Amino acid sequence: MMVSTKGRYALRVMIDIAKNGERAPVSLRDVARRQDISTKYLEAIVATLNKAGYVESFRGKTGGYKLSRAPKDYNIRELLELTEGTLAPVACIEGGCPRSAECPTVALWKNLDGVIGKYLDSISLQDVIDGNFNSNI
Amino acid sequence: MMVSTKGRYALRVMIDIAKNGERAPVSLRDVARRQDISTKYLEAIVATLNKAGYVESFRGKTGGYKLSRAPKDYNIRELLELTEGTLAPVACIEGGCPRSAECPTVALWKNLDGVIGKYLDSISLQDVIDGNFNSNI
DNA sequence: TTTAATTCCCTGTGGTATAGTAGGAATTGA
DNA sequence: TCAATTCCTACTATACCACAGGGAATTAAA
Repeated sequence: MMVSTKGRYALRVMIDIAKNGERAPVSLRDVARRQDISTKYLEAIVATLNKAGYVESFRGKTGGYKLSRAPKDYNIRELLELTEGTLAPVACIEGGCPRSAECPTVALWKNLDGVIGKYLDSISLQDVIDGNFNSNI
Repeated sequence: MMVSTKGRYALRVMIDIAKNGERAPVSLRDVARRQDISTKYLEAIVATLNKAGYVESFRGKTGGYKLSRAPKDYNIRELLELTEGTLAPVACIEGGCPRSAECPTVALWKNLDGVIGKYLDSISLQDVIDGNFNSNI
């Protein structure tokens, strides 16, 4: 599997905050309840989003998180790459395989990686919320 | 990672057999030596290819494997799906997630799955050997 | 000033998949 | 007969995933 719960939950959290955090910050407790995800696990995921500046945190009572940009200004590729580490479909195009010079499959994997990256790059958080996808499939 | 060694090695084995198995069947010992992959691990991978009829096996001395079709008649998607089980980028579009009706991300994952499938479907084993990819990226 | 709700931080943990290994039985050309 | 092969059933070590636990620090509200 290419995208684990980390990336999928991160996306759902971002959507949840986008929808519910217009005024007051959104607490993880509420996100967890709405999204049916463990609060503790969410903490770890949002910590990553916070460190990268994707969300803004507010501590103390009535604290929580807000988006730091408008939903249209996040693209899905960068969001997933942040939480997943990489979106490369195979290990051999990032580890630097010693056979890559002679291996005829490397070009295939790199092209596939390009296809995936280009698609996800073209979609914003707002698009996911609206259900508007580039259907140039 | 979406494609593990199982799928990557399967592809390399098919290419190796295509290149070296025009006349006599190709033994795993030779494939292993050329591709620098453990013979034992190859056995398990080729067993899958054999059961699916992708290769034809010849037992006994001077035995080995041959392709059962022409390289242009294999497409990469079916080959990878056979060895990997699935190419779905996320678990939630195949397990039948109970939230899928209300979850705005499901459509995204399904579209991504479509993009990946369509790309790999368009490439044959012969294309990989020749390095000819649909560069409509 | 106390209380309660929150973020923040470090650590542990069970399960599952990956990437193989090991050992041998059956087959077959030389 | 022999040697090289496919074929079959296990076994294993490692890593990653998906959390859970325990608390400290912060801050609005009572």
